Order: sequence, then structure tokens, then C-alpha cells
Amino acid sequence: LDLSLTTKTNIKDVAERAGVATATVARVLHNNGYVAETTRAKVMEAVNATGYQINAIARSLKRSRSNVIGHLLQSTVPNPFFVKVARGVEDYAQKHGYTTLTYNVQGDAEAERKGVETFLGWRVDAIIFTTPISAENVDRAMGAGIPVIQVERPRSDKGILLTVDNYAGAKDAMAHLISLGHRRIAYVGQRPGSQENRFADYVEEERFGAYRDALKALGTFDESLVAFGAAYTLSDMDAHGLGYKAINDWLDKGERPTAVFASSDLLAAGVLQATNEHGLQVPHDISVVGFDDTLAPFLAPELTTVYMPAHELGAAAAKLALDNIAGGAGATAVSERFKTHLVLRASTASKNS
Amino acid sequence: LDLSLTTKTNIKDVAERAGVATATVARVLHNNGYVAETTRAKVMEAVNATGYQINAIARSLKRSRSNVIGHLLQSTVPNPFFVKVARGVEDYAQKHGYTTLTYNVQGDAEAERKGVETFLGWRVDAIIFTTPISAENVDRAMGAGIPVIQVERPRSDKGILLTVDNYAGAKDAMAHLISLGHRRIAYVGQRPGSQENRFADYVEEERFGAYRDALKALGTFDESLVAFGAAYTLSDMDAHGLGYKAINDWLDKGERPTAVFASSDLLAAGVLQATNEHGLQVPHDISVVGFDDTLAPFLAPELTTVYMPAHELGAAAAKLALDNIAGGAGATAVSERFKTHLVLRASTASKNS
DNA sequence: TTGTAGGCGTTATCAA
DNA sequence: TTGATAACGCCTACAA
Repeated sequence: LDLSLTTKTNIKDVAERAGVATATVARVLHNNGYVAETTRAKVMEAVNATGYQINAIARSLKRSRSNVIGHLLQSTVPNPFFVKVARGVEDYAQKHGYTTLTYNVQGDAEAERKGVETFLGWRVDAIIFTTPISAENVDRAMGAGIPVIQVERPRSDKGILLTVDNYAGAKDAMAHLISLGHRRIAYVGQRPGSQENRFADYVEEERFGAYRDALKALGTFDESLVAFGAAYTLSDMDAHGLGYKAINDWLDKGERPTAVFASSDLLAAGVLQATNEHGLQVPHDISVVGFDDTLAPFLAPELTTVYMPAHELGAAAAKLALDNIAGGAGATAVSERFKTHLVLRASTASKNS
Repeated sequence: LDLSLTTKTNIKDVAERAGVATATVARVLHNNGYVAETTRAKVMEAVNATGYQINAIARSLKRSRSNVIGHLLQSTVPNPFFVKVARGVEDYAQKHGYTTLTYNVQGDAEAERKGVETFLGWRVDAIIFTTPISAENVDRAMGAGIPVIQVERPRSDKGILLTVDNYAGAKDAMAHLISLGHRRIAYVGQRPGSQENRFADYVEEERFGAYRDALKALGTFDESLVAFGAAYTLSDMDAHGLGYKAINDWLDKGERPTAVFASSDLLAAGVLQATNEHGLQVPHDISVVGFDDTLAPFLAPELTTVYMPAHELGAAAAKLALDNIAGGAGATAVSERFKTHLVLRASTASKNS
């Protein structure tokens, strides 16, 4: 078993060693067509002896199909959401004989464009955006005539869209706090409408909308308890800073809420840092709910939060990609809307009256 | 500009449209050889008009070189360390015209084997392990005759090894705590020697070794303050559980340390959860130091920790990979040892006497 | 049941 | 300065 020849061995070498034609080797390899048992054995012996590894590049060229799907990630740190989606994509793709090419763009449209070009250059069979930065890049991918899936925050209405029912998630969180007796509930999150694109903005609209609707229904909506800011910037400090600063402001003014609904775990982490500094006990003095279920299990106290089906989104995106590749099983170009659920942990309790 | 033809256009189409031979198109594309200015213009016009995108698969086949490096990741969640390394690899590779194929193995040797096979099938030009699971898989990669780099925890002494001076890092952390007056310092981490492989075990040996040496030098080493456990299991709960349980035990016995040195931020997070539940103030009642600088900025209070040069490791791995690819600049197959540094944040303070 | 051969899209050599 | 052409390794009609 000479491993050092591995990458150099080709189907011709195997054929020679087995004393057959390359077509026969291919037939054995793909279990395809009639092959005599003795011939098969000879071929397998040669394959093992040479450590032959089929050349995916040559095969892709011949087949005009790469068996690769390209996955563009908006970012990988600090928010682990995208990484979880990536695992969903990889798990499903691997299980179905596909390789995933992952490209991290760190929120930069130009990097995303380069990623799309790289993918098209490698003739990937489908492209997944989690999440797209620029509609143009989505269009460019669509133009290649391959399935394109946009996950969580679409930028274009073309292709397949996987979204999440953030309204229901936020509504659940609010119902939980309200059932615990809270009325002065603060909101920390990105300002709805601050995304330049109407498709991508639904997340903020829904999360804040459910918050506002719930309190308006009770007649206790109070604008002074709303802190908008750059929730999803990529700088660690900014993301953490908004929740932190908002809480500090309220506490300094002596007008603190009895509960805070943060639109991400990252922001909730900042809230916990501020309450901790002020010597407030969570949840005794103030309850906190997050969104995403990413950092939540690692915070002190463990954070009650809204679970985002990240892995499920990734797996579904990969499935839809594969189903829609020409020749795939069922071409079901149907967009889907996923559900969240509330995860109860230790950061919420009855209002301390 | 008909985008819908993008992936179908080939160099022949471009050549026809420009009224030249394919060889001339290639010369223009690669800025290679003599081309008349007027010809170049004609070709560029045709390239733009057709939206021609070079087929990386065909080029790789012809060149017997893919311009892809394969990166095997031990895991991506919950520990963000690996993801940070991945970004370092991607950043460097992209900047030098290489694409990175990332394969996440989630701690599973069989998945790692499949990853190596996939990479070899795609004829990647180099393979990076961050970090390897099985020495056999490293050997298999080496057998292909391409550069192989092992990052942080090597499993084999072959190829290029990038390691970190964990001893110095842990020593710094201990010196910091000792300078603050702490003597009863606890340790939470994986048991040295529990890795079946001597190469990979140096991390635990060094982190714990520096802890033990520092306290022995002071004559205050106390085995009852050492909590060993499965620090690096992939289950969130287990990882967090060790730090959490250790602290609970000490507090229940009424023998609490005045400081804790946790061998990862993940474990430190568990320590903070336990102290928080017990109503202890960090750092007033007890100081905590972590390792890695991953979760540290998001915890409450922000965690003093030892910075691991994750991005730097990734970038260096990619650089060494490229340098050692046949035909690359300088073949410098030299292993390197990286330095850490202490990051002072809010979780440590003078011993409260 | 097995072999022959053309072509996937590029690159690079050799002529012209 | 440009063009024709033979590979790269594999797959797949089509023959045998």
C-alpha cells in the first residue's frame, strides 16, 4: 500500500494493473453495468493496491456537475448563529454525497461578490446565502441558472427564501414576561427600518412589533424604555455595548424596568454585564430574555431566550438546494417559514412587588 | 450582458465572438505572452459581453493543481476558537488566490477520515488540521505528498506543527493572581494525560503544570482545589458543567478558594454561573481567570483571560501551506511556537482580606 | 461482458 | 504576434 502514490494514481493505472480497460474500472467503481465477479475482484485489488482515489476534478468536468454546494456566511464571529446554520448545511450535504464550500464574508458586500464569483468559477451546483448582504450578488448567483437559497434575511424576492416567524417568537417571550407580572418591560435591539432593504428588515420589525403590540394591548407601552442601536454590527464591543449602555441609562435615571427583552443573546449579554455591575440580581431584581439561543447557556444566570432553528434552517436549505439541482429528486421551489420556541432558563422570574 | 449564460460560456465561445483562437483568449486572461493591443481589446469586449467566468475545474485538471487548501476543523460550536482559526486561514488564502475548503468533523475521527478523503479527491494543494483527531488521518494526508500543517494540538510529529506556549500563558495568569495576593487558587480543567496521544496532551500539561509550579513555589499547592474533568467535550452541558460543579463543591464544603484559574473561557463561564447562584460577587469575593479569549468579553463580569492567537495561527498555517506547495515561494517547513498574552478585564481583583 | 474513443474546458507547446 | 493541437482524468455511448 504505497500511500505516496495516492494522488498520482489514475484510472488508467488501475486498469493496467488489473489488466482491464478503464471503462471496466469505472463500471466497478460505480457499480454500473455488467461486470464479471472475477473481473470485479481484480479491479478492487488494483484499487486497494494503488490506493486509488477518484479525481473529483476530472469527474466534475466530465459530468458538468461538481457535487458541491456553495455556502456564503454573513459572519462567523461573534454571533454563533451562522456557524450553526453552516453545520446544518454541511450535515445534510455530506449525507447526500455533496461537499460544501463555505465562504465567510464578514458583512462585506465586496467579499460576498468575490465569494459568488469563486463559487461560479467552481461551478457549484447551488448557492446558499446565510444571510445575503447585497441583492445584486443574489441576482448574479441566480443568473447562473442554479438553485439559490436565501436564509433568514432575504435581500431579493427571487429564488427560495427560508425565513423565521420572529413575530411569534417575540410574542411568546413577551407573553412569558407578562404572565410573570411584568409591565415595565424594556426593549433593546436594532431599529426597524434601519436596514436599507425591505426584505431583510422583517426580522427587526417582527421582534420589535410583537414587543410593542403586546404592551400596547396592555396600555403600558412606554417609548422611554425602548433602546435602539446597532444590534448586529460585527464589532464585539458595539454589539455588547448597546444592551450595556441602555441598562446603564435607565438605572442612572432611577427608572429601571422590571424586565428587559433583548433582541439577541449578544445584547442580553451586555444587559447582564450592566446589571451585574450595578449589583442587581437577575432574575430577582430584573428579568432578562434574549433571542437566538446562542450564548444563552453560557451566561450567568443561564438565559431564558427564544430558540432560533439555526441547524434546521441550514439542513432545509441544503435539502432544497439538492432537490432543485437539475436531475435532483423533486424540484420543490417552495419558500418556507420556520418556527421558534421559547427556552425557559434561569433569567426570568415573577415581578418582585 | 446576459447573465443567464454565465456558467455555460466557455473560452471557445469567447474566442469565436472575438474572432481569435482560444490560445489568444488565454493569453489575454493570464496577461501572458505577446498580445496586440487591438486583439486584447476585442477579447476583453467578448469576455464582458458574454459574462465569461473561467472554469476553475477545467483549469485545475489541466494544471494538476487546484489552488484550494483543505482545512479540517475539530469543531465549530460551542468553542469559537476553531472558527477564529478558520478565519485566519481564509483571510490569508483568499488574499493569495487560494480557495479554502472547510470541513467540520465535530470531534469524530471517522468524519475526519472522510474529510481527508474528500480533500484528496479534490486534489487540494495542502491540508490543515485544526486540530487533528487521529494520527492515521494525518498520515493519510501526508501520504498524498502535499504540505500538511497541524495546528495547536498535533497528533503526529510529521509535517509542520504550529503550537502555542501554554505554559507561559498559564504562568502569566498565575503571576497575575498571585500578585493580587491570592494563595488559595483553584484549578478547573481537563486532566493532563487523559489524551491518548502524547503530542496533543502538551496543552493540558502546560496549563496545569504552570499552575502547579507557581503554587508549589509558594508552598501553597493544595490538591483539594484541583478539579479535573472533561473540559473539551463537545456537549455544551458537560463543558459548562465541570466549572459549575467544581465551584459548587468547594462552596458547599465551605472551603472556597479566593481565586479560580479555569483552563478555558467555557469552563470559566460555568464558574461564573455557580458563583452567581451563590450570590458571590466576582471579583470582590472571588477572582476568576479564563483561557482562550473567546467567550470572555461577553461574560459578566468581563473575564480576565489568556489570549490565544487563533487568527494568527490560522494565517500562519495558510502561509506555511502556500509556501510549501511545490512551486511556492520559499519552502520553509519549520514548525513554530506561538505566544499568548494576558488580557486584563474585570473578573480579577486583590484578595479580599 | 468488455474495450475503444470522443469530449468536458483549459493550458501550454510548437509552429507559423 | 497568433493559431492549431495535444494532453489533464474521467465518463459513457457505441462497438465488439
